[in-house]
Amino acid sequence: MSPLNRQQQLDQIRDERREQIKQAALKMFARRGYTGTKTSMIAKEASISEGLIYRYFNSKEELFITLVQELMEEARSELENVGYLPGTPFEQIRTLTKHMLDEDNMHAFMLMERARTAEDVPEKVTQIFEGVSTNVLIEPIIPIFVKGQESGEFSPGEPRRMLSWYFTIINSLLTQDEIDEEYGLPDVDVLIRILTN
Amino acid sequence: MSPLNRQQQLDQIRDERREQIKQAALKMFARRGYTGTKTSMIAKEASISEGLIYRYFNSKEELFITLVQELMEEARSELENVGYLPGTPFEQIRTLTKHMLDEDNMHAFMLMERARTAEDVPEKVTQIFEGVSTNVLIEPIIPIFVKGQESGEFSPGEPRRMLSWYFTIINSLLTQDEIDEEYGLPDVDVLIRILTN
Amino acid sequence: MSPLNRQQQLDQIRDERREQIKQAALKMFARRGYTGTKTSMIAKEASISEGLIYRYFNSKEELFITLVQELMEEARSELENVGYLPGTPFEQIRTLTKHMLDEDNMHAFMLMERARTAEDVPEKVTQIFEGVSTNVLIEPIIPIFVKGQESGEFSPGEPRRMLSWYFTIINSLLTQDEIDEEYGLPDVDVLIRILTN
Amino acid sequence: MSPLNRQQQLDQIRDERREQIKQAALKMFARRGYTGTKTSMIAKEASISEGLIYRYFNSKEELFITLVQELMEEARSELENVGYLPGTPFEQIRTLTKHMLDEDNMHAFMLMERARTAEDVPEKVTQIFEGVSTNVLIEPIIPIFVKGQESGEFSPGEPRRMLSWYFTIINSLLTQDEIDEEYGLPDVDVLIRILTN
DNA sequence: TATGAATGAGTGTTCATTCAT
DNA sequence: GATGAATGAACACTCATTCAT
Repeated sequence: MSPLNRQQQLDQIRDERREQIKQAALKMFARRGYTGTKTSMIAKEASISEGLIYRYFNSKEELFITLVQELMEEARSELENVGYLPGTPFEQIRTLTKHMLDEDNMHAFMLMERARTAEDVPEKVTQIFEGVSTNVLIEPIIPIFVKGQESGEFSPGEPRRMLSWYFTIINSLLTQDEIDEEYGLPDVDVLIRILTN
Repeated sequence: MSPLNRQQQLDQIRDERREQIKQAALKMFARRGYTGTKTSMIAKEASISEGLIYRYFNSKEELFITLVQELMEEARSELENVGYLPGTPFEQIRTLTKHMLDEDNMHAFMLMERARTAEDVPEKVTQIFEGVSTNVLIEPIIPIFVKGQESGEFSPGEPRRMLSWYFTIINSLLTQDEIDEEYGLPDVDVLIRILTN
Repeated sequence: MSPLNRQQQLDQIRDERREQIKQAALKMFARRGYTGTKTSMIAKEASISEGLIYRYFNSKEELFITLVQELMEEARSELENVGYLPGTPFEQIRTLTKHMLDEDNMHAFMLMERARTAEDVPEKVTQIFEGVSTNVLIEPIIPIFVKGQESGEFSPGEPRRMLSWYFTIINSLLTQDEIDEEYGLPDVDVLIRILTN
Repeated sequence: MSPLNRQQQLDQIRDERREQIKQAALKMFARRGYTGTKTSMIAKEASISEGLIYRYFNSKEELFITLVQELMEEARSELENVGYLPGTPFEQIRTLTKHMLDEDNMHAFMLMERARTAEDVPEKVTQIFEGVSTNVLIEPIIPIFVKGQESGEFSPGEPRRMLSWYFTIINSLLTQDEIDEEYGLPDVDVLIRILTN
């Protein structure tokens, strides 16, 4: 194996480890919040030693901030792509909603939700959310919603306000975890009534 | 002052102090969660010394559990009284919703919501919520909802499921704090659309 | 009642209270040691409020030191009077031994013993015992013992050493409390064998 | 180094560290009692950080209880082996006595003595001593003593009572530390007079 | 004088972070 | 790069002492 390949291999290990830690941290932070998550839990969840985290992240705080930033970026990108989804405006927003409530994405949205509403997070995280409020994220959805209002799919009402409220609800549902064992989370079709009258 | 009055006076001080600590703790736990709240913060919020907390509660854990239990009891009692509110079923549930989202009751519902969904709380709190699920609390509202369906105020659908989802949404909104400064929490009339189609 | 009597009455109350506190403290310190005794325990034992102790003693430390000093003085005085007890030297030392092991004096000797051997006591108490070693206290007993050796009641051996050892044993027995419920503390006649061969 | 060796090495470090903490704790508890010993003192004595104690013991209380239990077990075992010591019954008991008063074993016996007589120890320690009273420990010594009585080495008297008193005295001497600098602890031959008349 | 609520320095314990291997 | 033992600052809690009544 050439030295170059050797280096590539090491880089790959590093990338995988880093991802592994972030996944474990995501799960724990989502469930237990920032203060409630011990670095030892993250290590255990990632099946690595406690010390190793610090070869990939400078601190628990940095790990948390990194997660939040990357998740925000992902979320922003997804919202920007809603317009390219197939179907009518109603179907596009319905798909987005489904996606947000999907079990696979849950932890990500849960973490962001907790990071946004709890006050025991690093100052910098608070700043991130102050800078990028829901309103900014909503921006690319507004024209879609307006088109839906024009076609009669959505009820009338100030678009930005209606969407802000709608996503506030969707977001807040994400912290629910799996509590109500009988009925689970509300059905997408029930939720979207908020926009359809 | 007679000995009796002296004792009464002391009892009153104790009651007031206890209430003062509970209010401060409620506020902090609601905002920052169980682990994220330091006892020193509670003391500062209550404007007392750190040690004094322990003349009224045996531990941070006991204080938290006490709060959750008492708030649960209050919530249960309020839900049981909805049937005696004035107006039609629709108006009764609208009033209840308004009440839950009211700023004065917010902290209480926020705390319960966080206590229910976060996993960094004392074991006993988890047990309380396992014992008294949302479904039990919903019980007294079901007949009201059914009456509303019969009169056409509410849309058809399995009552218990519809209400479970509805209150899941209301509850989850409570952790929002006052984040979206532009529009605040969704309007009651938008929320109740979930039940009215 | 004249002002003078009034004052005398108050003085008497003060004296009684002080004595009451010292008795309670003696009991607790003897049983639980200096660090192991909380001022609240002393107050409870004396059936007074926690604050009152501080109107009679400046601190827990001062209370402890006062006790030790007074008990030392008493002990010294008793040892000096052994020569005036009735009977032969053997009988005099036997009476002294009995007295030291007597239930009524136990707490006093226990406290002194613990104060002397434990290292968690105030510096000043250590100094008191360094200044007044057992050897000094033993002084007035030596001529009595020598007389007993001459009359054949006691076995030969360096008097000061024999007595030092003897009282070391008696003292150390005092910390025993009432542990061995079956046989209690050793009989005086068994103990005195140490001196009689 | 093979993985197996690596693990063995770690195990050895853990064992050594644990022993080191127990030795330091033994020394401090023996001298200053349970309440009088601060965990910081144990750490300092063991030349480790305060936090490290808690990787080896769950609490100060557990550390104390562990010590007492292990020392009790050792003591029991030693007493059971007295019959196998060389020499006559007198010589066997003389050897045991010497052993108990030996400087190296002193701390162990001192700690047990204080643990048994002071009332500021954890409930569980009190229970241990209630369960295993001195009388039980004495059991294996009784036949030895009886043999000595028969051969005339020991004076007559109810064996169990004589031994109970004898060991009460030996035990109580152990709390003496090294106070009487001039003569030290009583000579074994003086002590054993208690049994020989 | 007497009470007990209140304080805060100090103690036991936890946990993010470092470091020897 | 990986481990887990070790550290120490921070936190929960205790208790001697003070103070308003």
